[in-house]
Amino acid sequence: MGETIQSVERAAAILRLLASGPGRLGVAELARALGLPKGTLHGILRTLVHVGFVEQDGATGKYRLGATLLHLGSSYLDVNELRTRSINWADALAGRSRESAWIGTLHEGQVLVIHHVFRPDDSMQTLQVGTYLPPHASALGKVLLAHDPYGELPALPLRPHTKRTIVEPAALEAELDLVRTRGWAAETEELTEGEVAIAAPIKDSRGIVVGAIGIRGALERLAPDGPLHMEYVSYVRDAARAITRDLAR
Amino acid sequence: MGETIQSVERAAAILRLLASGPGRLGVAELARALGLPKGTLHGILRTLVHVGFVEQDGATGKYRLGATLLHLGSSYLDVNELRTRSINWADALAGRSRESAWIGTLHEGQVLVIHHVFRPDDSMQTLQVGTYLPPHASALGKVLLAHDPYGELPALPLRPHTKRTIVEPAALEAELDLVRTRGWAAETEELTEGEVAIAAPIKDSRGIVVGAIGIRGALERLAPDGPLHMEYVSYVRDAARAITRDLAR
DNA sequence: CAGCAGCGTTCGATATTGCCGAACGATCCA
DNA sequence: TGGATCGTTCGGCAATATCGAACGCTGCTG
Repeated sequence: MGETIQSVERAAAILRLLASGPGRLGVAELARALGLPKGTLHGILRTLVHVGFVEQDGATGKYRLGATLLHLGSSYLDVNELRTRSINWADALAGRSRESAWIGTLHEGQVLVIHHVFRPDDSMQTLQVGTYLPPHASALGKVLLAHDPYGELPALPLRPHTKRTIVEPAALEAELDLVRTRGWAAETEELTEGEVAIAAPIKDSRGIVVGAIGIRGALERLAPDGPLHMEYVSYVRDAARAITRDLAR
Repeated sequence: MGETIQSVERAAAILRLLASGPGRLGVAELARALGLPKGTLHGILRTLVHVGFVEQDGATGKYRLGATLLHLGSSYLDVNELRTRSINWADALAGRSRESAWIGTLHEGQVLVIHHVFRPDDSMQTLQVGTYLPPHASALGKVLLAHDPYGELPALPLRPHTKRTIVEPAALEAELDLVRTRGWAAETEELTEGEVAIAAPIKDSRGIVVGAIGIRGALERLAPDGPLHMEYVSYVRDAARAITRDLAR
């Protein structure tokens, strides 16, 4: 990797900082966080405001993310080939399983949700597109980790979300082995109490895993008598295979 | 407005260009579009790739938007106060009217959709958050234009979407007068054949219109016998008033 | 199969560009 | 009312990003 432009990199760091914490941040706070002079930051912020990436609160003078970013983010969804090619299959998967369907990709060591179909006949759910899921505590994440050529696993912080979250590196490694051999992943109450998820890998034309598709729903529906009902696994694997076939063309 | 940083502004221009057209763009295309040397653009692009705002196609070497932007865009939704405060009311509006509910803001002369609740019991709809609606051909847009202090109206291109779209500036001005006096806007088949929309203004604590909320649905449901059924107008106006009251606190 | 035109990328000289730190007024809190 | 902190301004300095030409490479085309 060659040289990069200082001011652009700093602008990106500001945007990431504004995105990480909720609410607004002031020039002084940003200056302390990045270790830069206030004046320098002010100049970058002025430019970011000018292009609409950042907005300034009229009263307090503090800064927050701008509306242009929302539009850029949704434009990314149109450009993302994996998503555009798999939307119809995700709809079908949600319809057949009567559960919410999800598509994710590995991005910066986390699972980025790039598509989300609500569970049929159940609105009042919040859309999760653009949010991150923990890779070690989600079915999508297990699939992606299991086939990740770069092996981001060792650097992962295995934060517990419920008492069933896998926090032992060895245990996770064994789980990923299982995912690799049988071709799909499950997650039972490892992220949220009472919720279960299933996922399978999506491959591109070269056979490399570029994403994962799965469903998520209540324990009592997907595994009412203990073990997962295998029909749901079939739905997910069928959808994954269909998309993989689609991408090969 | 004071001086702005050249490279950051150029980086933003690149992102906007990548977002406007679908698919990928090459260094040479961008250089021609922006009137800059190839070498300069390459440096900025290298930086944008490094921060994840842009991705490069391995085979062709062309550039497209990156996944980080999706996350930044969804972070904007969390930060946006208007949206977080009105989500519950939009859900209620969709439930009561049994139609899809929408919230929008004026941004760069267009209507930016910042929230969208699907019509109950009807999945298989594509989410429109982050997309733009034409202000002169949408109920949300009419509300926002009618109360826009900056008067972006004269600069608007009144592009026709159906044969009923308002394209005469004078006619639009009269329509906006109507919106102002009666406090809500309607749009009947001016954007899409067979679809009708209603919207009302959301005001902040100072009484300034900061957004609009409305519903959109099939003509045969919202106006089966010609004129709009006024119960739908009541639903929308109630929701708008409730959010306005909420923002005042 | 050769030629060419276009692509993305590299590189070093140039001076333009953006960085810095101190100083300013406004605001908030004690 | 005092002090501390905020966002903002400004000018000098040099680090910094820009520029244009040159380099391989790919993929057309004659």
